[in-house]
Amino acid sequence: MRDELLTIGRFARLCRLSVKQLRHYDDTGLLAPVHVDAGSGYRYYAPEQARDALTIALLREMDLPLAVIARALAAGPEHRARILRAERDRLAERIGRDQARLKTLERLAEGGLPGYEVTLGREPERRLAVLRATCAPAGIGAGVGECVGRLLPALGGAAAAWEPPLWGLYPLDLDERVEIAVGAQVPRGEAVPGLEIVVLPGGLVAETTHTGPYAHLRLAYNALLAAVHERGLRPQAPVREAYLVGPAEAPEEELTTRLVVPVQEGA
Amino acid sequence: MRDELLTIGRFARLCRLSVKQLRHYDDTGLLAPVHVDAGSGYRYYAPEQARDALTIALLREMDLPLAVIARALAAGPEHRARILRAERDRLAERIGRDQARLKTLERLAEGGLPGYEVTLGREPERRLAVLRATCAPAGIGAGVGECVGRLLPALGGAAAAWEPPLWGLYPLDLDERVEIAVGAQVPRGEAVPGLEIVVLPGGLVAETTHTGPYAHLRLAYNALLAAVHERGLRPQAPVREAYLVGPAEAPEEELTTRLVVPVQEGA
DNA sequence: GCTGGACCCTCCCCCCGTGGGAGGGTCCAC
DNA sequence: GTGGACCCTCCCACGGGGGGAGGGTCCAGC
Repeated sequence: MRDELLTIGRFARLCRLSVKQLRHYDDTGLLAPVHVDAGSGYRYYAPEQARDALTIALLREMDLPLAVIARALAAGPEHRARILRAERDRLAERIGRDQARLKTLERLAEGGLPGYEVTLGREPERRLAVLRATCAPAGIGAGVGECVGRLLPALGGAAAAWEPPLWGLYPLDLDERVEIAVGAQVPRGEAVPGLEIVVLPGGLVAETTHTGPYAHLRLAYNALLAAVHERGLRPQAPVREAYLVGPAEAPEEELTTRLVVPVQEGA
Repeated sequence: MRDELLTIGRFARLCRLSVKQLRHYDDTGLLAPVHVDAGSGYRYYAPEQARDALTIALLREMDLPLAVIARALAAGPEHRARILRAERDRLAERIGRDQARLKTLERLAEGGLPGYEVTLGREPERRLAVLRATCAPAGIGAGVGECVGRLLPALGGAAAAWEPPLWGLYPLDLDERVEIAVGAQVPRGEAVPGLEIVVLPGGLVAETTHTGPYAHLRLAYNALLAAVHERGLRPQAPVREAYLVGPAEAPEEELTTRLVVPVQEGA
């Protein structure tokens, strides 16, 4: 090892990093030069530091946060592999989210923001036998699917006279934890073991129909709630979804969902 | 339209935005409340503003920048669709980049950072007939492909006695514009119409072999350059790549590339 | 030995979109 | 009138740098 030290500019060019970056990595302790001149403050790097610097450059190109890179550099091979796997999973998740966004954006670009016909009408009172669940906003799809999976046996097993379609009930605000309910309409007086009975009041509602994947439901909600507010009305929780054509009956693009938002009467 | 105005908190809950966000959108002019109380500074929103607010929330979830959202809101339907298509393309591009990153990260997580055997050796002088090109760092793959497409006819048409493999020459620093060259070795004295002759000096080199997609070449360069620097040697441009097994002969995972970095002799 | 130019230093502000919090005023129902 | 929910402004933080001001340092060439 020769003691031929490199100035920050030369080292930056060798490692494909910018001078600013190297100074930043020094400040944060990620990669400190082997020598700093006490008088001038000049940073001097040893050629052996190129391995770490190149690794940093590589991992930054993978968009890993500097904090993670610091841990990966400091860790042994096994721990490092674990860190990289975790980052890989994080990236895979992001790709999944982006792909869902891309689809929504496709639809927005094609159909434009409007395209939903919102109507005001009256709904009768409905008596539903439901299952409840609590989930994170991102996990609503999974939560509903799981509820339906448990709901159908309960309805079928009791030979209850339930009436399609299935309904979903949702709050207006999507908070940390979302309380959802899934169920089906049952005749007055009927009870289903293991299911809770919820009575949805009848009255004035705004509604629209969405055709397409559930991931695009927010587009319909967007139009529906906007129309409600534009008419000076107040939406009332819970919002109701009727799954007219569900995943069991048709491909994703043909799913049909009726969105019903009760609105405050009079006023 | 009734003049029932909403406070910022209520409006935020209706539109699924945070109070902080709404204030920020007011500050930046994206969405100003219809009324601001002169005395208290309280913001009051009209129910009709929910449409815009919901649209903002929707587009933010698609990760569109606020500036773009502002343009989309202000634009007519056609222009808006154009903006959304542009954003869709941007997102698609990002997904592509992320997928490439994911692959690299997979490989890193499996194989770890090392795994390349770097050797020092001597290369003979080589006389190449080459084509030159300039491309952006991200477009190197395309640039090389295009060069090869033009190179092979030139070599074949001249019935020149060229010798596989094909070689690629690259600078050490990847700047804005990268000057590359692609060619094949030809015997002394031979000239090929339309191609430039480059003589690569013989001498001490460091080298390694990479098997896998070209997108992962940086991993090999990482190891190779790190090893060079660790030995206290100075790499010399241009870096040379020999395409031992190319895309025409094998699937991506079996591509074999020999990386050769000349190093300064003596000291 | 001097000088010019390339290089280096620190410090501050900027990007983006949002959250957190301090410190203080306002609204409304009881 | 009072308590508590609500609202205000202002400042700081994040991450990973870029841009630039203002000033010091190094070294090759003369």
